[in-house]
Amino acid sequence: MPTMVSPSDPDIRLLQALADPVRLAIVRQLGGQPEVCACDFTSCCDVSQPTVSHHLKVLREAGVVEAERRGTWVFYRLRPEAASRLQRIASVIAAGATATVPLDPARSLPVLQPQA
Amino acid sequence: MPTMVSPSDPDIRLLQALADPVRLAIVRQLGGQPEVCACDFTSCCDVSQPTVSHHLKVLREAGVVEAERRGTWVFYRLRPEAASRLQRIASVIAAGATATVPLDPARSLPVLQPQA
DNA sequence: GGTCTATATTGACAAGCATCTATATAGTGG
DNA sequence: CCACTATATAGATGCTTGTCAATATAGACC
Repeated sequence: MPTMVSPSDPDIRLLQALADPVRLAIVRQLGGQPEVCACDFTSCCDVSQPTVSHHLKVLREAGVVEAERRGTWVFYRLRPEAASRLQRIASVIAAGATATVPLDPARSLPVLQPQA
Repeated sequence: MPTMVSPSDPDIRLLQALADPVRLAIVRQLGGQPEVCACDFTSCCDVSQPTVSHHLKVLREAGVVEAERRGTWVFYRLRPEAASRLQRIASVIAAGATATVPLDPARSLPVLQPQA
């Protein structure tokens, strides 16, 4: 029986980092390019520079992206671990959904009752 | 070049539904069982019944779970599409992260400059 | 050093969301 | 019908988070 999930749970951190329209747009742009300069996020994000910077910070701290400074420019790229971490969460869902598939058509089986 | 992501984007809906400690705890519990009665979510979620119900509604509307009423009881289970949807997002991240791997060790290659 | 561009940080504010109490709704049984 | 249990909904409230303007910091160049 799973216990309470803490707000600082790594999965929560990851999901919350991705669960914002601006940040998802950033991630999608990074998904199609090896890396992107911070200055080039203007077209995906119709928000101010400080807001972009703030979002990039959230993504960094959640382990979704990493940054590399080259002179005055800062380049961002996605971290492979973020993909595998999200994959693992998807697997949990798949496992539960898979377990229900046999029960779905077999409606004649005994119906589960709430635990006593 | 990706455009802005809308708050109603299906991926955002999915991620936001998962990005809450209580809801992730619910999903994790469902991940280990074929289905769970609404009345049995008490141990994973140290919140009131109406709050559990509210969270279950969010998950339903985001397409993460589906509900089935049997008499006075309501049973919930995970939807397979939620797993594949999350998988697809993970793939976007993996694609971007993979594209950066060759560049990582090849630091002697010409350095990307911000787009003009 | 000063000046400039790029980017991160700070602080205020508004909007959105999680939570609860109270209550409505759904379903069962007599 | 009534009484009961299970669960969803409504509304109020407090907290969190996204946003911006202002500013600090980082780096390059003279």
